[in-house]
Amino acid sequence: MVRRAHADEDKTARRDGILAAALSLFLDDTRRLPAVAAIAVKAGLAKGTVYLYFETKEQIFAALLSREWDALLADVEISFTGEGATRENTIRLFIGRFSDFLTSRAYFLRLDSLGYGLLEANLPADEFWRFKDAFSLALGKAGTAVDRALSLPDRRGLQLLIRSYALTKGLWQTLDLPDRVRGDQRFENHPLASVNFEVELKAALTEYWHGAIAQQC
Amino acid sequence: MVRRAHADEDKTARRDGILAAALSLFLDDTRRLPAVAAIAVKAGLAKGTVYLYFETKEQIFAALLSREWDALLADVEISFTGEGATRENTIRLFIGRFSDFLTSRAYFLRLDSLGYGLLEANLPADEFWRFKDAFSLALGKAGTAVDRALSLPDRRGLQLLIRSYALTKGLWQTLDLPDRVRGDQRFENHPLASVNFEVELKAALTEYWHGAIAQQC
Amino acid sequence: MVRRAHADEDKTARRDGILAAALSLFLDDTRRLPAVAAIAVKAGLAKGTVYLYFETKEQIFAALLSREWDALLADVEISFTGEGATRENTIRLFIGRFSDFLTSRAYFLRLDSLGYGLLEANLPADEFWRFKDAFSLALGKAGTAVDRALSLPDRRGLQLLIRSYALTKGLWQTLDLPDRVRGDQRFENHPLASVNFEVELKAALTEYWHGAIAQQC
Amino acid sequence: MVRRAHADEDKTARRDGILAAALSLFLDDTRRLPAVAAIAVKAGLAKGTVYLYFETKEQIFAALLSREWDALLADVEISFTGEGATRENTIRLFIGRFSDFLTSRAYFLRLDSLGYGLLEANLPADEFWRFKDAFSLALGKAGTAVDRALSLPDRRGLQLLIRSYALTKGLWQTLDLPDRVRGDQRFENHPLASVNFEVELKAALTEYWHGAIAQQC
DNA sequence: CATGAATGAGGTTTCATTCAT
DNA sequence: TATGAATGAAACCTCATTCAT
Repeated sequence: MVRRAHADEDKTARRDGILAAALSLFLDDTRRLPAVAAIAVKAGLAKGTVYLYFETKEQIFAALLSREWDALLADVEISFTGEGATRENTIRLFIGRFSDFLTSRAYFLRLDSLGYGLLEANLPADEFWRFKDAFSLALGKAGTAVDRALSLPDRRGLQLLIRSYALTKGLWQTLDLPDRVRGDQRFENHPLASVNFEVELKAALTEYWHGAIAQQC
Repeated sequence: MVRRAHADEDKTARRDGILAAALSLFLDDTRRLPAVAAIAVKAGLAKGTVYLYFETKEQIFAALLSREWDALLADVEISFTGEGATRENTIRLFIGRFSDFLTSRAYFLRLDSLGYGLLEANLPADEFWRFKDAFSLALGKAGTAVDRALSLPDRRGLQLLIRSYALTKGLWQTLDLPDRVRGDQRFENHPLASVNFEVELKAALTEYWHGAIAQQC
Repeated sequence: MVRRAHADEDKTARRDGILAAALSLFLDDTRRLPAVAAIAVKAGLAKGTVYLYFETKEQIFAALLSREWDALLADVEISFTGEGATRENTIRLFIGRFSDFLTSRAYFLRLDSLGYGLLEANLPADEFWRFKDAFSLALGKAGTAVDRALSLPDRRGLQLLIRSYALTKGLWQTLDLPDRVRGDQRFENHPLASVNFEVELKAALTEYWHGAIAQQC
Repeated sequence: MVRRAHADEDKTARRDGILAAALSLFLDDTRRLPAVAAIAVKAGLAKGTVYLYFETKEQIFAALLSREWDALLADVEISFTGEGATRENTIRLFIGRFSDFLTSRAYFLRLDSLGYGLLEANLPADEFWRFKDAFSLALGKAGTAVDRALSLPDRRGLQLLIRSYALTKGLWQTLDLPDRVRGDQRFENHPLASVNFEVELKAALTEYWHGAIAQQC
């Protein structure tokens, strides 16, 4: 029998435990959301208990995603809030932090990639919009920080961020091949065989921002 | 009972009928792959018959995707095979054709986006590699055409194409919101509300190639 | 935290509060018993508290039913305790009061109809027999009153009451169609469309007693 | 592996097998509908196979009920189609056949009693109305036969049948106590202890028809 | 070749009841 | 007494795939 979580902090801990269990199982197989039963077992709880903390399975992953988006965008904002750096250095800093963040939390991209056909599908409408709204807010804030740091016209920073993330996500999906594939001998001749995500991401983002900012001049 | 397909051309026709049915149903709801039963009915066949032509459901969609990839890359190759154009015009031509192709066959991006978590999943290994190999070949060929047209170092064209497609796919996934979302009043304030995919795609690609090619100099 | 009920009268009040909440929720949807959680909320208590007053959910509804049966049978007894009326008038009085009582407390019939598959099910044995015994007692008393009022042989009144109630309950179940059905256009042609419960009940009871008493002669 | 039912008659047989299994399990515990899994096992089939023959679980029981209603009402019609009998004899014949039918197929009353809160709940609307319509038709036909046989005004036969059935159903529910109760020692003093359904039903119906027809005069 | 009946694993959610606090 | 967190059984239905006909 599990210790009962009465205090708010205990509840938060329990919730976090469920999130951690869900994430861990998701990473074992990123092509589908794990079963609630499996999440419960992993979290050391009964199935019903999970439903005390989340209304649906999708809500668990939406919470995970939301948390990561907030962290990512906060991190982006930091990149663009430093004082006295040149435009070029600011961008270089951003690309570095952005790549590091995503490389160190690769599950985020996997989750987001799956989320495309997922949140929309089974998330209760209200929860969906709460999720969207939190995202919009953070995205808008980060965009504004970009505008200010680089003296860009209104909403241009937002555009740059959206395109950067699109590029990132697309690269990830192209390069995140399953181990079964990467390990296969037949993969050696494939054009993607020698490409590393982090290196590729930095290079591609650098190119993109180079073109995007140059055009401003 | 359907007329039996003995001759090879009859078999090909039947196979194509299944593909057409599958595609048509997929377009009705691009969030999930249609059921085999539905495909069979739409194709005017029995469920079992579908399995005479494809080993798994995923194979049907891999075949569709493969067909489209070939067409897309062939089209790309054409963009880069014209004679006597300036580098800038060639790139402009490419971006135009590329955007047009994808905008006119939007299902390709939807299918490919789903494919990410799909081909890896249930495709028999042999079929998977046949698919991958065909893709590599066409991609390599197109990349070479880019190298030649723009006088780029070996494999640089390949890189540019991969990154361009990553950007494209990422943008698509970001902007392809379900009608239920786009129609919702709460969407009006969202940063993505006013963004059009085709416009966005052209602008982003232009920026990217601008930066990528400028760096070459 | 609710004020604790130590005194007996406080406990009775709390118990009554639970009964009231249960009844109110049952009336919202008479096709199923409300959830204990809902009853608790409605009563302003925690789920666990409900179980301090009732052993099972069914017990709550058995208590409600028991209360109503007592009231009904007491009312029946009154109909048959008036002095100096003719046999015919006494019966007419009974039918009138009986119909009025049941029409004004329609939930009783609904509850009793559900009860059929309910009391048998999850009621603890002791509680079940307490319930049955109270019922037998009241029924026996009412039956005796009928015997006396109409000068009938022993236990004949009991029989008449049982049959009358059977007729009542059967009619109720036949005529208590859900709004969704009554509102449906397809219902217009149905033989039951134009039948009103109260009218039907009085007519049917009148016919039955007419036949039953006439045969006595 | 079960022999596959391709011919129509084989399919009907399979369907009947499912119905028989469902009924048999229902009789084991008449307070709830058996699980589909259990029905499948009993029928010697896989769960999925049951769903090839019925869309929902409720549909199985609706089919069962529908079949019985048709049989009952057809039987009623026969009672009232004989030639040259006196009114009294006709009624006596009806009551006898009606009681015999229901006594010999007691599960019908149990099923119908449960159906009250059942068909309405989970039966798909279309199926529900198909069921209702078949019932209305048969009921109307039987009612007309009564009118003709007894020279009653239009729709009076229908009324008599509805009331007779209401009485029957109510009696059944009052008297169909679970074995656990009938077997209990504490039941001996109960007013219902000595009542037999069949005897009671005949007596009550006789009284009712006596009163109902006498009033016509 | 074509059919379509049969399979059965797989996953979500509800809710009465218990019991630690 | 009161609470409400935790439990876990229970049940429906879908659908990719197989294989007897």
